[in-house]
Amino acid sequence: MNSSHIELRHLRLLQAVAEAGGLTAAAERLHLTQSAVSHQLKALEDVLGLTLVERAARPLGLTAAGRRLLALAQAALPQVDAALRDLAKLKDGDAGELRIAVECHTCYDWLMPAMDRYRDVWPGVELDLLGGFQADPVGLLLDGRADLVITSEATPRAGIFHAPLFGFEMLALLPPGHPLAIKKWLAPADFADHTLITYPVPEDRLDLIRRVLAPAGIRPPRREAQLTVAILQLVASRRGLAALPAWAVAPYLERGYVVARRIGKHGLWAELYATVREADATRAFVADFIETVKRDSFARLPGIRAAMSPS
Amino acid sequence: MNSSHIELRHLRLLQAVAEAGGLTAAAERLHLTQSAVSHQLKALEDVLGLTLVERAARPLGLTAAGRRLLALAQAALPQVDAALRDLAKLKDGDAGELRIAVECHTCYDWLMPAMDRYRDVWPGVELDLLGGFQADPVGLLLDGRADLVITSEATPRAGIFHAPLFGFEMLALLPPGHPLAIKKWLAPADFADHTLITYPVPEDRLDLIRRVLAPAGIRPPRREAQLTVAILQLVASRRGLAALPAWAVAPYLERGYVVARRIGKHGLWAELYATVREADATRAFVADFIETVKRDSFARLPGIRAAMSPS
DNA sequence: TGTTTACATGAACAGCTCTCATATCGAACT
DNA sequence: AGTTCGATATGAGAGCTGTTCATGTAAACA
Repeated sequence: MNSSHIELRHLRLLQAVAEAGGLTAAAERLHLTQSAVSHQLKALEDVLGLTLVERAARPLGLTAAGRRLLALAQAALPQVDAALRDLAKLKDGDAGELRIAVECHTCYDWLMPAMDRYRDVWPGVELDLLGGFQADPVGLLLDGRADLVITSEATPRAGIFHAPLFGFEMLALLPPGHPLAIKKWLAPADFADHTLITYPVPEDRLDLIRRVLAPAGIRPPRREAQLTVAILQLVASRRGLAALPAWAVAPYLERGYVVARRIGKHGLWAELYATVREADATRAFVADFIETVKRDSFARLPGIRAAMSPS
Repeated sequence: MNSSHIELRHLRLLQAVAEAGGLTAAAERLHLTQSAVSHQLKALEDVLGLTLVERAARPLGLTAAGRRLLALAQAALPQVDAALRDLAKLKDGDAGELRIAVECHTCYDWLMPAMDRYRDVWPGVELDLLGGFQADPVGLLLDGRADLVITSEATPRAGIFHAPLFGFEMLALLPPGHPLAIKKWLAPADFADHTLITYPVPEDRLDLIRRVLAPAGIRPPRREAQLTVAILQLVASRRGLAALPAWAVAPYLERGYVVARRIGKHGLWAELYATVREADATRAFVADFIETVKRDSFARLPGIRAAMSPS
């Protein structure tokens, strides 16, 4: 039979296309070119003699055959991943310690659920979350006081490995009905006359200031707040503007509590990294933590995209 | 992650190795060379960083890692096959008619169980088994009185496609304690002084006579019996010798009812084919019947080997 | 109507998997 | 021990497949 030129690669492809809602987006996740995805999907459709994807609609729709094959993918791929995890445990052992430090305030949103999932699968790994804001999180790694830190920069450093997690968009937040809301996106100058509400961190840790406003010579007054909800409250009550990751504000946008606009025509994009000691990067329980975070984030967070660099 | 260079190909490989009990035998089933299997298995072990197969023992044993991966294969591959079957139904429809004629007497042993399995999966296909011994089974195909016949020869004929099923060994049967039983294998001359007990078919349909005894100029007396058990009974009661497929006599050998010996040093091997009209060969419900027979036979019948020709 | 965004396509390159030929290994036999 | 036989390993080369790059095309948006 089976004309089985079907491979797991094809199932992963179809799953990515279905989840990402388009070939281009799927290509990004798979770290392939759009061309490769198109070719490969066509090849798959050819060997099956069936159309799998309705190219017309956007987001792309699957045909009946596509849905059947996707069902297979969703059934089979988790089994494969589970088996590979078991093999990794056989190879490297199933126990370890993972002390995690987090640089970014909003990261707890996705980190906690990902940790819960991870715990189910690696019960032998001791998970610890280091509290408080860390001035030099990478230092913690070298000191041996942490094993993995979530950072927003990948500054090369000896003995340190930065595993890209995903890219996300920072959105400018305005109170509903604000005059700037008529624009599709905000230029640096638009921030000039407003207070900027931020977490209490140095300016060089704020992408909006460092990468957008400072280069344009704009220095709006700042006001600090500890909690995400507090920032949102201040914006909603017209005390100023803020910039937060798209995923963190999605629930508030739905309720119309604030409105969001792009920063710059193409948006202000940032990346997150899981930073570990080089020696740990290949250890199964560490590598799988990073994978778990990625999988979980893509499934849960709206509007994130694959990281640029090698995974 | 997943260092996933793992593909279904690898799972099929491991499954074949485990079932066949050796790389060489697995290669035969997969229609690959022994070299390819060895290379591929090594490549798989290398990417995983684990040994999967204990090469020392015979039949080959699996390591813990190998067993885990085999478990994955056994869970995932049937799902894949089921999905491909569903896709085939989507493409070609799930209904049809399959009137089957059988040339060989012992074939019912494996054909009936295979048909039962097939029926579960293709409930829309009308299965019929044509009774009686057929003089010219391929004629039935061309007449349109049958859709698939099981034959032991693949004589090329226009509009006819022979799908190889498997190869099997014909064993010579002796009563326990027979003088010839001291030999490891029987030469043509050994048959000279004994009655040969066969099914009631022309001589040119009996592989033992056509391919072994006739070329050696040996023409032993024959005695015919309709049923396999009758043949065995006659052998056991020292009325003569017989030659039957290894799978058909395995249960009697276990009980010591008769003993079996190879015919010639390397044994007398024959092949079976599923013969269909060329036009039907690509139809999903026909192709999958052939696949089902093969899968089922390899799982059930002892001592059969993969067919030689393309599948 | 120009612009943008997304998918398709063809050519060329790179890497992979197969086969062929041959080496190595181990067990059984003498 | 030496020989033989069956089975696995290994190296080199051939062919195929998947990927990228560079473009082409089509639909949606402004």
